[in-house]
Amino acid sequence: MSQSPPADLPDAATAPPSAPAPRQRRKQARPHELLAAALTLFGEKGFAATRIEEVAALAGVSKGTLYLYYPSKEALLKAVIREHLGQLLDAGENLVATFDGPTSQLLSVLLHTWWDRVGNTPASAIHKIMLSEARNFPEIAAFYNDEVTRPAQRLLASCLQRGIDRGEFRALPVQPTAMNLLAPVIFLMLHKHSFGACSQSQQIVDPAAVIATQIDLVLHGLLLQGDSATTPVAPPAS
Amino acid sequence: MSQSPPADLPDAATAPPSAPAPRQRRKQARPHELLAAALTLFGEKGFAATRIEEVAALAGVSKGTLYLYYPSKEALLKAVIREHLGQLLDAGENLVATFDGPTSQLLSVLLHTWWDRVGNTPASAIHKIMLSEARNFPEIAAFYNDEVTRPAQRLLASCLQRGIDRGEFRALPVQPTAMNLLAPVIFLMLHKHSFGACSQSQQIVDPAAVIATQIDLVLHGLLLQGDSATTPVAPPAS
Amino acid sequence: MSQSPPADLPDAATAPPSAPAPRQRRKQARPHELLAAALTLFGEKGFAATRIEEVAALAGVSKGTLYLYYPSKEALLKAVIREHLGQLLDAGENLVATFDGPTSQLLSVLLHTWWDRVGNTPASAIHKIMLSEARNFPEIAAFYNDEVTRPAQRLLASCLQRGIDRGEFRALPVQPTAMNLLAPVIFLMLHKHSFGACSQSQQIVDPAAVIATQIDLVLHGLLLQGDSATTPVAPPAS
Amino acid sequence: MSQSPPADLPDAATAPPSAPAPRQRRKQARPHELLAAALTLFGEKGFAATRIEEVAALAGVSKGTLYLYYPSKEALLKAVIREHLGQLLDAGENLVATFDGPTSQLLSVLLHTWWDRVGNTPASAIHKIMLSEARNFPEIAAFYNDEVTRPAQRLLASCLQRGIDRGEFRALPVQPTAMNLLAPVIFLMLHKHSFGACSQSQQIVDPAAVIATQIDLVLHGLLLQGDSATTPVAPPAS
DNA sequence: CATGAATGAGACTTCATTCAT
DNA sequence: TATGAATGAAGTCTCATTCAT
Repeated sequence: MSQSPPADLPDAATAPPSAPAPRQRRKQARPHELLAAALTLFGEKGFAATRIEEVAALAGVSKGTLYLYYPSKEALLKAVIREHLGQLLDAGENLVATFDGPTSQLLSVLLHTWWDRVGNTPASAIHKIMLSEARNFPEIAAFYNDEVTRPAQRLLASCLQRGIDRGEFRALPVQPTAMNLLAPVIFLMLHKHSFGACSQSQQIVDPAAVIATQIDLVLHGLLLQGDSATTPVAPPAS
Repeated sequence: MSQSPPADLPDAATAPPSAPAPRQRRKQARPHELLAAALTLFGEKGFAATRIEEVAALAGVSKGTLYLYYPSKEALLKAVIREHLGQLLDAGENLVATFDGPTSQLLSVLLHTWWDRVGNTPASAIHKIMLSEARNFPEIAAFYNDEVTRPAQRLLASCLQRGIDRGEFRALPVQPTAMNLLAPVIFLMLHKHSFGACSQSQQIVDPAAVIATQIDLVLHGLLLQGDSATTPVAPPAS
Repeated sequence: MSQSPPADLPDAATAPPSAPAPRQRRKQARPHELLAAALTLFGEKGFAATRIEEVAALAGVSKGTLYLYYPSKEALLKAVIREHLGQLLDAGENLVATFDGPTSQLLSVLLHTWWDRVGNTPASAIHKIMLSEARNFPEIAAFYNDEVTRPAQRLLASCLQRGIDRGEFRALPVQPTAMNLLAPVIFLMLHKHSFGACSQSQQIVDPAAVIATQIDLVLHGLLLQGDSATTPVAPPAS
Repeated sequence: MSQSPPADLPDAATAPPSAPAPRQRRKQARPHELLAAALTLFGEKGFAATRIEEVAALAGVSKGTLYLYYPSKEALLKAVIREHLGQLLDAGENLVATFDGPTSQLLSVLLHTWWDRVGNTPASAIHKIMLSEARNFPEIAAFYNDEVTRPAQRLLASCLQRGIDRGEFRALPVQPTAMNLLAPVIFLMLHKHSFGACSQSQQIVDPAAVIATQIDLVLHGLLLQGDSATTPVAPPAS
């Protein structure tokens, strides 16, 4: 898809003379094209099973060219992750800070926005890659924890706290609750790049429905109103 | 070294048939030992990054011996998955059928039991392996869908339907809701074999707390009782 | 030459049963065969210009087999050098200690022996290899200095000192004189593996003649007897 | 960056022809700068282990520019050798022809001069390069033999013959004796570019002392005057 | 049954060489 | 001229698989 062949050279020619020559433009664009190709393939086949040459070919260059930009396969992986780290959270960062309505609505907007801007995007492959390779690249895993996981949890936790502070939410423990909010969202992302990509399972998971249901579910719960006598529920003796 | 001649076979023959001689027992146990070793390593390092020789070594045999039992690395992977497929669900299969109390409690018992018997078990690595390799081995993915994903969804869906039918639960759409129930449970399993195995992130996720909170959350929701005016929540225009 | 094909299997079959099986015998012989092949090719084409596969082929095995014995090309080089280090000196080590005749004769025997046992042997390629690669592998160079160069110098120096002490030789400075004795010997070795291997230059250098002349030269000098008035000779002002 | 337009060419044109403009001078100097850089690096790391780009960088130009002057790496090597071939001998060529004193002194002046003008010079790396690459590039080796080795031998041989003819020297065979005179000189050169460049071995070899001792040694020999009874020395039976 | 030596296809990486600018 | 981005052949090294013992 992003093979953008030499066909764009004419376009370049119409650019004002102060614009860089096509060769220059390519040089600038190369890293992103390579990272996009790598993201796609690492997400599809996994890091180990992806050949450098495939990445290069998908980016429309030769093997050697890739090495002009990234000194090793591992460096390429790191660059892919670094490139997309911000995007996983940027969308929601200041939404929480500026939002003014009821927290339930904030939560809803947050999750839907996230799916639109991230989950439904190639960047969503990052989580699958991380999951598969975390143990092979502990530094990257730590990096990811610091830059993505923890901030995401903090974002959701602050949102929950807001609801509790404003008297909208019950005072559930925010950390585990945040995890429960995050989990379906991550699940969708992972599913999209694994089973979801295998044709026959599309009907099993419908992202929009899952998210919409999640909002309803976590806000109102399963139980009918007034049926508060059901619990407490204790874990079974193992 | 293994020059112990066939002379010990007669000895073995004198042993009672219910307690096979060590050599026999070994021969019988080999496949399971190999599959256990493969499960561990495939889960830790991924399929492609695991060497056949490592699997053999972890099972205490030589490379050649592994090939006496499984004709290829891919066959080994398939055997690993097949070996553990049942275990992922067996625990809960007839619990639903025989359970007699309130559905909220059934749900709780189901999830806790599952974590005790599966999530907290080496078999939990299966899901990580599947996730990473689904697209590389579509037949395996289909197999997994048929044998695990769909039954699991059916199980949870039937449980939800039971609650609705009995007037305990609100009539949420069962498929997406089932997904939302499943997601945190899968999330915990995956986390355990990826980030969770990288030392510093243990505090971030506490499986027991997450599950307990999930039960509470999905049963009662976040909203304070009577605060039913908050919704409806519509997804934002993207 | 050392390709020793499977033709030696029959020979192995005639060996007493306590002898290792052919496969075992090969396993034991492999390292030496590989080192011999490597010595030959490194000497011929240089380290960098020799391909691992060529070494393996010359030893009669495949690329992969070489890596069962030596983990890298550099390790192979080090092993080659280590394998032949002793041989460069062993010949003369105790000759000096036990020799009983005039020192001039000791010197003569020493140099001729050395050429027979080392200079005229594949091991002589070691010095060419070292010379070419010393700066690329400083540890190896230091190793070589410690194990070969210094001992050789010490051997010659002690021989010279013996002559001086016994009143046979003039009291020339032993270190530089030792170098002058060593130089033609090393020169012959190097020549043999470089220009000497290029057909047309065989007549230029005749090892036996060079060594014989060297003995005569360093013992009696060029000057006619009684012509001691010629010197002193001062270096020219540069 | 190099956008300085052709406008400066007229400026260059106004410069006196004996002092070419910087650009012109540069253009003329390029080949020599490139050859000097190549000599240095080929001598340091060997031909195969030196990258074209390193040579270009050391000469202060880009890879592409080097190819404007030399069509291939091999051509560069040949040019390096050709460039320095004369220098190895020029110094002594007519010294022999014009020298008027005793031959012992001529010999001394010859060797010391040679060390000052060649051995102690970057050109000395040539011999190391040739030694390493002779067998990979037979034509170059032949070239070297014709242009350097044989003339050098002829030079020394004629010098020896002069001494014999004038009744100064004993009538040793001139060819092998010439080799023995040459060997320490070559040894010093080679050492300087291999082991000598590895820090700890500087004390082992002191060029000036080696040469001074050589003169003394080859002129007077080791034996005390009158000790002519020592020989004949026969090579040992191998 | 079990072993582990041997193989060779295939992956990563380097670098001499080309060529559009 | 000069540049340096791009190429792809070639080299090092890995590892799934085979097979003689």
